[in-house]
Amino acid sequence: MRAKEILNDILFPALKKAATKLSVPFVGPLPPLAFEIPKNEEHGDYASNIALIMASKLKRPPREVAKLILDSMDDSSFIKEVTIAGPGFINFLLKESFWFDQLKRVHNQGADFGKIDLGKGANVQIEFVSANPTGPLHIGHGRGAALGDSLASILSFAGFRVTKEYYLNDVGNQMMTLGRSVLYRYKELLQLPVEFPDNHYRGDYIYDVAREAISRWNDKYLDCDEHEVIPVFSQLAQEMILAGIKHDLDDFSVNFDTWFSEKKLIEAGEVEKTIAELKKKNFLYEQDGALWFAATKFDDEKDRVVVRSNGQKTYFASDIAYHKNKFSRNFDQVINIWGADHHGYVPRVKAMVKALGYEPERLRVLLVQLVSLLREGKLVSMSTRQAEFVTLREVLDEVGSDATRYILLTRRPDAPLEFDLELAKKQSDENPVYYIQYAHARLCSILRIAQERGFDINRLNHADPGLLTMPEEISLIKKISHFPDVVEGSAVSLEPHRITIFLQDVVSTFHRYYHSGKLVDEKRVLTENEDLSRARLCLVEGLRLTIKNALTLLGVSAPERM
RNA sequence: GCGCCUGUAGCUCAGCUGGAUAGAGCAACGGACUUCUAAUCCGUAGGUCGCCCGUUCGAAUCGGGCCAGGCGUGCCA
Repeated sequence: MRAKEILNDILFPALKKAATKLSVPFVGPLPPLAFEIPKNEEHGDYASNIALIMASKLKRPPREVAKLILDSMDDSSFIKEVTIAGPGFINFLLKESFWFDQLKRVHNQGADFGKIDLGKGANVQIEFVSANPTGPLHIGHGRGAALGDSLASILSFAGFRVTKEYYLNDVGNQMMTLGRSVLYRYKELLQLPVEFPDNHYRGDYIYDVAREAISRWNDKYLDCDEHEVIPVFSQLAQEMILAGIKHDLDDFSVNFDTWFSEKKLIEAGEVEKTIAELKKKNFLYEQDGALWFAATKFDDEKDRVVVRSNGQKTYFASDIAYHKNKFSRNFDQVINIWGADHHGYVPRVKAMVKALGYEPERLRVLLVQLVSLLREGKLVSMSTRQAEFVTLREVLDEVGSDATRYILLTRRPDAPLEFDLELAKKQSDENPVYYIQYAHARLCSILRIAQERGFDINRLNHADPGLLTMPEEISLIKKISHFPDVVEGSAVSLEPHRITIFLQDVVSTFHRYYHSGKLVDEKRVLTENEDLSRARLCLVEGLRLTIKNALTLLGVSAPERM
């Protein structure tokens, strides 16, 4: 059992007892219990503010309420001390034996340590990246990729059944523009005079596609009608670009369960069908020759076009069908990760979900703020069409996948992020990620040497953790025991960066502990005392497992040597 | 104009959904390796939590109003 669950079982009955004991009639539900881990260790392992919250309702001073609750509390074999402190906090100090059991739990669970059953098997879909196949991924896509992939890992760890999906916008105007861009480069490479239009894709990768076209078909398409060539070139470009995207994602340790094609959605007639459904529900109307969705009925600020007056369907039309499709696949929760520049799109999608008859809460849209990339202290503008962007590939080659993921995941998604290429490169051996990885390598090193000295490192859970008496050791056990709580918080708030904060904290405590052993022999993990060494190795392995599991959730490797 | 996001140390950012004395990394300065990895550790310095009201036992956190920056505000995607 986790500490919070135990405390809940102790405090809740006491609270009920205290409430009935009071002469002042108290009606209404008891406030939900919350335990916080005090910043100051003198305030115990956990603190509850319940007395402070109840005080005003009961019209009694907080400390008096706290006293009453404390007096109603049953004895517990887990608790060392309960005190009332400050304005009326109830502080709990748990017995060392409890924490020692927690350490054993880490060993017993191994790679599963940190798993919780928050999701209870509910189906969640996360759709992310979904970049148009019109050019390579840039660093902004990388942020969405790292976030989505890590979130998926965290949610699976938290007991959800997760599906990762990439929505492919493989039809529409931009695909024609792509094909035409290739055509211009094709002609150019075949020595025809061309003037490349402004609003087309100028990146070098278009030349690659054009070259491929030449090697496949030579000048066969030179005299063809544009309407004939463009789809062919567009198709080729898409295939090549998509292959590149998949390759980049692969090197970034990001993979998807499903790739969902907009084109197939349309070909299956789902867009038509969904439009018909909304029409039947009277949420669509015609005006100025176009077909409109009455989004304002569902709190959007204006109505939105679904079919343009020229007969073409909008991107939004596909999106309605796509979301309908998502919910028809029985996902309890659908999470969309979008760039913040799409935030204006959220209300209309929520509106459409409501119109389709689904609870809008089942859709959560995560907006990840833009990444501003600095090169030599100067802002690099990001435009796919102008080809002024730094690709994810370049960043991966220069900085590496681990460091890139870690940097992108350390920040809250809704805060803009500054990614300084030179800094990330220059600091590559001072980078925060190495601080974490180094700790893991150190721990592995200790275990390696222990093994050389004859310790059976596979049977460390038979050690006696009771021999661990250094405050740093107790503190480390407590910290790693909190990992499941961190996973929970991270899953509830959909914030992977909490894992990085946790790691930072645990690892710095470990480094300090380790270092104390360099100064005083008795504080080394491997000492003359074999039983003590075994106990410390037990802690070391517990730490290693925790760090490894946490890094895995982030998609960052845990090297055994550095 | 309206909407969303952001504003915390010189810089980059945390701050556990309202708690007790606001933290970390980098940069600066001064120290620590004969030992399980110095990619580490210890110390010094650095703050009007953008500003003003409000809510209450208690606010960086919640609400309102300003100020500043970013993004959005298409029958584009």
